[in-house]
Order: sequence, then C-alpha cells, then structure tokens
Amino acid sequence: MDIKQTYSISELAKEFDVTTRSIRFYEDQELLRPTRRGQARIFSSKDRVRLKLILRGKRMGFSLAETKELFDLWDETLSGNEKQLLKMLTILENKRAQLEQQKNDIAQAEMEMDTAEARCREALAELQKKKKQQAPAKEEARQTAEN
Amino acid sequence: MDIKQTYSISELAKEFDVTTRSIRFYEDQELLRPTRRGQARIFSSKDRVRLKLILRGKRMGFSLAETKELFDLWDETLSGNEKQLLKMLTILENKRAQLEQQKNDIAQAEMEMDTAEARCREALAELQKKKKQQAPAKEEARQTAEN
DNA sequence: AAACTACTTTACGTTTACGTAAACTTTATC
DNA sequence: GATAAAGTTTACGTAAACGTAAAGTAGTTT
Repeated sequence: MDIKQTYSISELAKEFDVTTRSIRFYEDQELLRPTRRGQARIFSSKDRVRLKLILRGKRMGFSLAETKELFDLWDETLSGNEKQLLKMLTILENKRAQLEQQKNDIAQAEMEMDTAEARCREALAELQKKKKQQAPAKEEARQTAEN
Repeated sequence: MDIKQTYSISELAKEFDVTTRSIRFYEDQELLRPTRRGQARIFSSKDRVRLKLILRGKRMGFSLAETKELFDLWDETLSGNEKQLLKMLTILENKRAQLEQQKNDIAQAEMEMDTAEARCREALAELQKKKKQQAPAKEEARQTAEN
C-alpha cells in the first residue's frame, strides 16, 4: 500500500526529476500505461514503480527497449505458462551475469581512481614544497590565519 | 611494459570485439590518437588502454563525451598546475559518488531479481504439482528414466 | 599484371531518447 | 468572462554512436 493511489504527470515529473515529455515518451513506447480522465493521464502506483525502474535502468546503462522487454516478460510470467517461466529464469541468469560484469567494472574503476587521486595528491604536495621554498617567510602568518 | 608496442586497427577490433568503424569514430572524436605510417593508423599500447577504458565506460553508462573529458583532464593533470589538480580531485569525488549510486542500483536490482526468481520457482512448483495430480501413474516410469 | 587483402576517406543513413514549438482543451481563479 | 495554469496532440528538430555503401590506395601473393 502506497501513500497515494494516483498521480498526475507533473507530480511524477517533479518527484523523479524528469520532464513530462519523457514520461509521455515512455507511455508512447508502452513502458507506462496510465488510464485517462478525459484527456488527462492518471498514473497508478504501479506506473510509479515502473518509472522508478526505468530510471534506474537508465543509470545502469539499459535502453528503454531492454527495460520494456523485461516489463513485458514479467507480465507474461505472471500469467505463467511453463515455457514463459523457464525463459524468465534464464533471462534472470543473463542479467545477473551482466550485473557481475558491472560490479567488476566498478571495482576496477575505483582502484584506478584511487591511484589517480594518489598521484594528484603527490603532485600537489610537490607544488606546496616549491612554494614554501620560494616564500618561507610567510609561513607562520598563514598558519595562524588558517583558524 | 606490454606484450606488444603497436597495433593495427583490425587487431584492436578483434581483441575488443568492436568494429573498425567504431575505432575510427573514437579517433575522430579525439579519444584515440594513433600515429600514421603512410595512411595506415598505428595504435600504441596507450591507445589500447584507452580503448579498454572507453568500452568499460560504455558498459558503465558513460558517454564518449564524458570519457573524453576524463582523458583530457587527466592529460592536463599530468602537466599539472595547481588549479587543474584540484579540479581533478573534485571530479574524482563526483565520479565516486556516481559509482556509489550505481552500486546501490545494482544491489537493489539484485534483490528484486531474487524475489522475482523465487516467484518464478514457486509458480513452476505449482505447475508441477498440477501435472502430478493429472497423471500420477506415470511417475515411477519417469523417475527411473531420469538416469 | 591481375587479383587479393587490409586499410583508407567521404558521406549519407539510422536508431535512441528525448527537446521544442505551435496550437488546442479543461479546470481553477480572479 | 477573461485569464492563467496545467494538461493535451501533432510534428518537426537534434545529439550521440555508430552502420553502410562507394570509391580509392598500398602492399603482397600468384
């Protein structure tokens, strides 16, 4: 049970910091399926969850098509015949492998950022040294000023 | 010290499973800077490393422009004046935050995949039960056949 | 020398994921 | 009842990241 049952397009746009254009586009691509009151779209909390998943997918480098595929598959899975269920399981395995790859990539990136940062700090320290040599007289003044 | 000093375009294309078109495009966008022998491109091991970084960046959802920015910044950093160094450090912080976000996203996704998989297996188990009820006579035959 | 292979440039085409402008409708407010 | 506020459709535009010919060059094999 969510806090609210329905949402307007601009409510969702604000909450997730996307444009209404994007949301309409996601509907056009059938990733969201709002109902209508007259012309206006009414989004359910299911739509809200899906929007959240869409955006997370994007951050993880998934295309809208990929995300839609997962949504569709999951819907089919719910009215599950055996084939669909098995297919879903294998796809889940594939996605898990993808996530593993991403975790490796991230770990690698973090390590490299560590060494990059270290080199930066070294270089900075070098510069500081040279400054001191050029103007050692001002040192005490700055020390007291740093409080 | 790498195994090899220089690479042809097709060597790199094969090794990293990208098209030569992509590699030329990366050069065009100034992410790679091969030298030439006549017309032909000669890639250094530095280029090779960069290509690897480009592709990892893509898997992590980075645009080529973002990656190029990092490359350029890092190059400037090497001939580091203080401002550049400090800028690099803050950018590294930002990237770290991004990685944290991605790690959260992945963890979330993994949890949801766990529950999704569990539901799939439950549904499958249900289907198996129904099958048994409909044809309990064939059970022993199948059991022995499964060896 | 002809053919093959690997590489090149030029340039137009394509997909994805929206941006942006124009011209309405509906509802709320003054 | 005018006007603003929030929503709508239609439709053309755009940036990114290549794909895909077309046509040429350079070296090497037969």
